[in-house]
Amino acid sequence: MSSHKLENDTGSYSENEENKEEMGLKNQRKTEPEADIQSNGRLESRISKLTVPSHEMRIVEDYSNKKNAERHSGEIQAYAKFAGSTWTYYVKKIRLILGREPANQSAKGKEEDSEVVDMNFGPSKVVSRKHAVVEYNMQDQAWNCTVHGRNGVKVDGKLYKPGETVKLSSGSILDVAGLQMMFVLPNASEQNIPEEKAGESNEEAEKSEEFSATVENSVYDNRKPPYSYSVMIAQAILSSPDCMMTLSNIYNWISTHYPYYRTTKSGWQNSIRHNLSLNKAFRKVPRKSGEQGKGMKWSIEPEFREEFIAKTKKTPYKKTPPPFLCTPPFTLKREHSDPEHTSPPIPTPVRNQSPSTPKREGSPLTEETPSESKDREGGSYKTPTRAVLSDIIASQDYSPDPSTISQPKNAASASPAATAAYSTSSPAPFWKYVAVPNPHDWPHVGSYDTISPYRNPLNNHMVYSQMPQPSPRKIDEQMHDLQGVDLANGFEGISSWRESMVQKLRTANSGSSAPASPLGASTSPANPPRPWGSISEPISNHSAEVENKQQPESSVGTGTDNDHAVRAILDASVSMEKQKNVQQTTEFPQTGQTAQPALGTTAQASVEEHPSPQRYMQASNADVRSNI
DNA sequence: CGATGCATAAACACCA
DNA sequence: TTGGTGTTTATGCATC
Ligand SMILES: [Mg+2]
Repeated sequence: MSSHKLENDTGSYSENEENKEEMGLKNQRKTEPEADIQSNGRLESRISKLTVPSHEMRIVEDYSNKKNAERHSGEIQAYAKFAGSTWTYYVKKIRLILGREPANQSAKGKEEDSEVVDMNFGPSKVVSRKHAVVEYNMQDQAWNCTVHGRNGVKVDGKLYKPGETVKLSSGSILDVAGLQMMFVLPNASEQNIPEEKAGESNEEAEKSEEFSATVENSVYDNRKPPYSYSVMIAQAILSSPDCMMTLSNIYNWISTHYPYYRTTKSGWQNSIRHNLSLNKAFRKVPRKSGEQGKGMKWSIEPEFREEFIAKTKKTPYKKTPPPFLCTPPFTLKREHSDPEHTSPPIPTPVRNQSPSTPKREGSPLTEETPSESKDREGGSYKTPTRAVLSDIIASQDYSPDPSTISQPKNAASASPAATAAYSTSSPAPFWKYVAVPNPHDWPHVGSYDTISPYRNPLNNHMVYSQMPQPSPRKIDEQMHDLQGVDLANGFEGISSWRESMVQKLRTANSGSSAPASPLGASTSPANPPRPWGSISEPISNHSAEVENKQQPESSVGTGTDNDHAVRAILDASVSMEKQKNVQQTTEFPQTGQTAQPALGTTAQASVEEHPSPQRYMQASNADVRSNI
């Protein structure tokens, strides 16, 4: 049954246009981006090419143009702005601190000692807490940047070390830990902005390794990335110093690094969640006590780490697969996590993970497909053929690599070739100067316009920045808000308690036996059926179950076929038991109730045998989908 | 052809 | 009531 809601929000069902116009502009690359792209493109064009390091950078996410557009409409009053490829920070104070916000800036803290960070370039430690100070000098009537951070700051290609001060002019390009941004004053106009300096810019960034800063793969490439969701999720998580990331930040990371997801409907986020839940490689861990924010943090099971990294490396991308920041897997793992207990959450008796690796047959995330692949449509990567405007813009790093690219399919979803519609991809907001009376020596205040009819924000709909104009102050507040303090402070309730219990169990369990088989998955078929009947004892019961689910299998099985047989049931932990009380807590069922398989779903026989079918990354029982 | 992988769409459950 | 999070099911397509 189940009366699917079917249509409803599908309002925009229109897409079907397909216009399969084969348009033959196959090889266009290098062409100067059409002028039509943006009326005042030049500046924007430059801004859109500023680099973004692959590691997480709060400011990029917190002040993404998208969020800015949602935050305020119309114009924004500010002294200046720092424009990055996909983000913009408006300067509303005459002195601000660029740095890394302390990890635990929870509510308790307190402002005594250190000053508040205005522009948060963390969490990577490459950036000092107080990396630099940008302030307006009344005397000189100019903005200056004084460096404090050990790694310095680059301004227009020149590296400034701690203690040095450099004057900022409109158009100056700063580089903090690989993140480039252009300082722009309100009265600036394109004419005032110096043309791109020769040497500097991209190549510059490339060679500067003082920062791990690798130039990210085109920020202006709107093609569908050649990575599967799981791989992108892993990249995001691994880009974080502590190897953990919230759902929300995963979204941000992905859309920041793969522009395709900035102009696509929200379905992908659903997919991300879906993937996090089903893929065994991802596991949620509670936030550190005191840490505010929503949801759990997601981490990667150590056994899968290498796989993901490998996956990322062998990609069609010509250059720069993102470096993984979160380092030594285990070390890091240890430190974070676990709120009240000192027990490391991630048990994993360490598998030596010899580089020998993987094998595991066609298992884990296979992604590259050698096949000749016909050219995909919808412009996912590859398709040197049918390029679209966005491709032109992106063109630059195409991988000439032979066919190899391919990339799964897109299936039905008729990915609307995005054509023109997408080309706009929303670069930095376009702004205009609006003089404002200004007394004394204070810097001038100008108005910036956020993007007008902003593309499509997160979810489907389009956003027209109109709405009543918030008062300047108001805006300011909002910005600060964003910065970190979320009034709805933390709470952590039972969830975390449960979580920790679970962790403990896991630890214990794995410690005792847990085969190290990397994806292997042991599992004993003998797993107790445990229908959704009543589940008597919650935990204890489970622990037992869990415990007995394993079965050596030691290293690599290679046994392909065997492999299949083996993977399966396992994981008892999951209980299908709909999520009564489980939900945000964890996979352990707990108490009563049982749930009945939802809806019609024609019986899928075996179901009752094991918890949930359809699991990714190894494990997962035989395919249950008996196509009707 | 069947088992797998991966992408999508959806229905739901929870919770602040 | 609602939006952000998480879990699960169900399907379709492609590949091995
Ligand atoms: Mg998972």
